[in-house]
Amino acid sequence: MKLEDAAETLAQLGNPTRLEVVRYLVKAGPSGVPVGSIQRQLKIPASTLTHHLKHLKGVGLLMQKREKTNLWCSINFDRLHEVSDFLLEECCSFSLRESDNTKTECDAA
Amino acid sequence: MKLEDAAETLAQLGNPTRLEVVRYLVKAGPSGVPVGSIQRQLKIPASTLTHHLKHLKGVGLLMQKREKTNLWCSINFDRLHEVSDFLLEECCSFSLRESDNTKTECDAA
DNA sequence: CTATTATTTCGATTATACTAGAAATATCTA
DNA sequence: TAGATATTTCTAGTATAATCGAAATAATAG
Repeated sequence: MKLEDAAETLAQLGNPTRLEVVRYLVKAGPSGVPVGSIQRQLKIPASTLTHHLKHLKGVGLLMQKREKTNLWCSINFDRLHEVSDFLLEECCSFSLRESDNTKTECDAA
Repeated sequence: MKLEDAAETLAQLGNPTRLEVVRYLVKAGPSGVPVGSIQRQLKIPASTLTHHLKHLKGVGLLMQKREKTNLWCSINFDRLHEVSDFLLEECCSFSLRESDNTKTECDAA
């Protein structure tokens, strides 16, 4: 996962309203829930919710599927794992080295 | 971890410049690196870097320790794990239920 | 087709974030 | 103390994000 994509995804997760939606969808599981359910349960104005869903969809965290009048929303668990993994990637490989090192900075890595 | 804290932390991670710093610090490992090294290596203006470091410190992702003229920065790995865990929490417990359920929404969970 | 419910677009307001230069401060060395 | 290096504060311009009501559109049922 590219840094820019990870940052963008994290930024979207970084909004309290959106994170609440994400948590709700995670709890809902793979089958998902309709937009209207999210709206009523979390008491988010419809337009605000649509706005946020668009963002989540934009970074691939949200999947949608229409069934009759309802639009079912579910979390893309793979995507969620990807971004979570990015954060801890290379946690255990400390191989940092500077080219412009001066005496005091060299023992960083 | 409270949702608001997680959101705030994710928001801080959601900036490309900050995420780059975080990645750099993760690679640097527990011993960390001085502010100036980050600045030169990632080519971030000093004032901008200070600004971002303050944010990272504000959400507990960054630890700092002075040694002579250098201020050494290191990642708080525990905090990073906490936020990463938050994202996947309850991934496997699908127990969602609505009080205002109508006929079509009930089979969500 | 009409009514009903579900969801989205539009538009405007308000708030917050990003950026970085210049000046100030802090910490050390000689 | 003077000089050098490291880091921060101040400040301000610019950009992007959050919010939500009202109106518009979509999808279905009767």
